[in-house]
Amino acid sequence: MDLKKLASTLIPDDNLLPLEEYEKQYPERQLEKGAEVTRLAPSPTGFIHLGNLYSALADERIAHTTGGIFYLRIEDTDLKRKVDGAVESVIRSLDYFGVNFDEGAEIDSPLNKYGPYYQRRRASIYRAYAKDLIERGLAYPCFCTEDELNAVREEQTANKEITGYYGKYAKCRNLSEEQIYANLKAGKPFVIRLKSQGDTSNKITFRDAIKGDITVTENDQDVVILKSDGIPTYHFAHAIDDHFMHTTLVIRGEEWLSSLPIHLELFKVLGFRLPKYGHTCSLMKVDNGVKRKLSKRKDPELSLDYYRSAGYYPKAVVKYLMTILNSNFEEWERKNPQADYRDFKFSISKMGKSGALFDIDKLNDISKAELSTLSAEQTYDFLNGWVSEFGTDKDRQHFADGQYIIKILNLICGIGGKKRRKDIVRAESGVRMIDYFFDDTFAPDYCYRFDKATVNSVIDGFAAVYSEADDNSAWFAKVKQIAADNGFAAEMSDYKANPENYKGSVADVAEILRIAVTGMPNSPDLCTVMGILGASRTLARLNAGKR
RNA sequence: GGCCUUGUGGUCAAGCGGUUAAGACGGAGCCCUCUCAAGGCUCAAUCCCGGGUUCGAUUCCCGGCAGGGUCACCA
Repeated sequence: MDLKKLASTLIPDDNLLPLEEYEKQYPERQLEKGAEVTRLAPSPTGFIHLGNLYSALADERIAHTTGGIFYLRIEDTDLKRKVDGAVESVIRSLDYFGVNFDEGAEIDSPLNKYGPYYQRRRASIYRAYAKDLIERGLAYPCFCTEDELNAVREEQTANKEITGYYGKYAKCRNLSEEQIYANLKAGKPFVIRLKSQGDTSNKITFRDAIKGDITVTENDQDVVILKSDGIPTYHFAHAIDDHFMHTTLVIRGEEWLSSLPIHLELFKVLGFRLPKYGHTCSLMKVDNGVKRKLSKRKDPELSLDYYRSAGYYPKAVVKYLMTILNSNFEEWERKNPQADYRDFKFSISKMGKSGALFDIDKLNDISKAELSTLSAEQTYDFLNGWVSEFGTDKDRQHFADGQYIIKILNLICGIGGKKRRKDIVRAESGVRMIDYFFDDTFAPDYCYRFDKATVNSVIDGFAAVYSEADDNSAWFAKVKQIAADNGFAAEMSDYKANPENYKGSVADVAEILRIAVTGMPNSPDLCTVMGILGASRTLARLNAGKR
């Protein structure tokens, strides 16, 4: 068979360059020894999720701790799934979490010398290489229809055989020249398949940068490399792009592990040097007692917008991801509490081999700790940013008075006190936490644990002596006095020694006052709360709090 | 089902032939304390099972079992 003729009949494009030209066009990158080139290669199917961030963070850290390059490539070979604005969304979302690209699609950089970074715009390179494979007898046209393929699959399934297009099932593999041209003449659509040279009885030991040694068999599937629309499949585009973009380390989800044999064969057949691979484990969750991969459809916590709208501090999400990405990160952080997480020596060998369950408690803890490192002003800026995007109109009115909010935050955060408080987990809960400082969102729950007469007597007694000028100890002395006046123990030690002698302790008295003023049995330092509210509002609330 | 892969407390996990089997989150308790939070201290809780190899296995080998992934003209 005249393969040259076949190739140019199948792929008649006359704008294709000789293969060496592509090599010249994308020369080796000039980087330091040990520098890794990594990439994020999403398909523009919608919004980026936590799993993408997880993987992107690993890519970004590895590239940037080795003096390498982290680039963005868009795998838009499946136009059915394309969503407008997805690329911008990927960049914006990652940027919000502090993950930035050096090069790639929609990235403004002088480094953009390996583009185009959209696969659809690279069609000629793929076609040139597919053409070459046909000429070399390593690829062939396949005219099988979807129905035929399905029928074969059913037959294979019924016979408990391996499904796919291989061996005797590869009907078009040995089509005669006449048959091929007859099909072409009849206008039958075709795909280009790899003529696999592999044999599944041959085992290959492969070293994965994350998973370690894994054993796979050679590929024997005649996979599609060019779809009927002339656009490559993922496998083919991956081999060509990562070769010409000079990716040194491919980090991708472990769902790709099973198609690794295909990639191994493709790199071999194309004569490309194989990059290193690191297959990451996926983030899991327990659902109805079953452990499963976090799903884009079912799990809102997978969406990055979820973290934004809930008001998680972006750096906290990143640090949480770092703790599951590199198990020694937490330890390092405790030793270097002031250091930026970027100073941590990220190591791909420390990445876990099995899927981690997503742990919201852990995230909350990290978020709380992270927020507690901010000043009141920084906290205000963060909360205010959330409020302007996700808050209510009332929130926005409240936050317009920055000085007042900062006064509250100083209290909530315990700034200036002996111990820094860690009350705020995320912006949303933080904003709700201070609602009681505003009359229009003050929603008291008068859950007193004492009878009406006692409550009123305590409140009246305190209201009569309250002075805004009192410092904490003077204030507390008055509370103790009210306690004594109403049959409560003024000293905790007295109460503990003889609880039966008292109605309760000074703590119970403070609770009554706290409920009246804040509407809740728990709050930060009551004396300071009253100070922030001011005398007139404090007195008004005390009065309103009587039963 | 075939193939690949994983298996240390509830969760994330150190460990890499001999350890009282780290640490963190979560849980319980105590202290502190006007409550809560924070902080300090303490406690409970783990090597999937069965065979080997070995003086000795959480660690090495084999076999089960359980979990995960994957079997497209999707990526």
